[in-house]
Amino acid sequence: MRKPEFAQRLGNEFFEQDILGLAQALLGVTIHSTLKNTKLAGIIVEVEAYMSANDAASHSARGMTKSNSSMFADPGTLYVYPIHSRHCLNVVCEPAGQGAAVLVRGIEPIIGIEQMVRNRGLAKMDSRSLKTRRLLGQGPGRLCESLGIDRRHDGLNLVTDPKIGLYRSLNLRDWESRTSIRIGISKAKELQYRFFIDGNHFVSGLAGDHRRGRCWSFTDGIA
DNA sequence: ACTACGATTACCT
DNA sequence: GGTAATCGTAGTG
Repeated sequence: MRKPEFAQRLGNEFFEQDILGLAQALLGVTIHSTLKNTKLAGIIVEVEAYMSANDAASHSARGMTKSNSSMFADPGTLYVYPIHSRHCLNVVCEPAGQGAAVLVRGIEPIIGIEQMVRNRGLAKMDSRSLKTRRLLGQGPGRLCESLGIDRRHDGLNLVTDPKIGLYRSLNLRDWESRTSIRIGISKAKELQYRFFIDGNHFVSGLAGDHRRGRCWSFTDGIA
């Protein structure tokens, strides 16, 4: 397999699809950020959809507030929300203006791993080990910290912002996606709005762990 | 001003 | 497997 490349930036048309379609389309997409003057990138491997209506678990379920307003902004807006002293990043999508967004829960780190290690305070660990790399990309709070994303970046436009955006990934190996209920919520538990790349090392939660021993990375076999 | 509550994580057995 | 830490929000008085 050739080394992954990330040339084509995703434009407005990508974000203007319905939320469940966008959630699945985000799998395998590369997120780039240069928020601290260092290029960082990772491949999205796990997401969850949060609806604009009929979804009690969504931050938009009880309408717009001071802190969730960017969730009601245009498709392609970045929504960053603080929870348990961490941050989670979401991609706003259709239906526009109604509070639909996709939470990114796992990325496979690709570029800038040394900086990600510093961002997470893991400098004394071996940055090449799988264990360390999983601590960078596995989980919504961890990946935000690795990418240097926090509340200051809430509301940025992923289509036009010069420092952060989404790119089509080239030369990725084939994979299969799977669906499950969402993780860590107490309401609307039954909805199957979690999507992940089957068997990827950087998927969080039980459905990823149960494949222990048979997991793989996009960069397997690449120096 | 006070309280309850997480779209989490680290660390424990 | 389980649980404590932790703090910004939002609801209430």
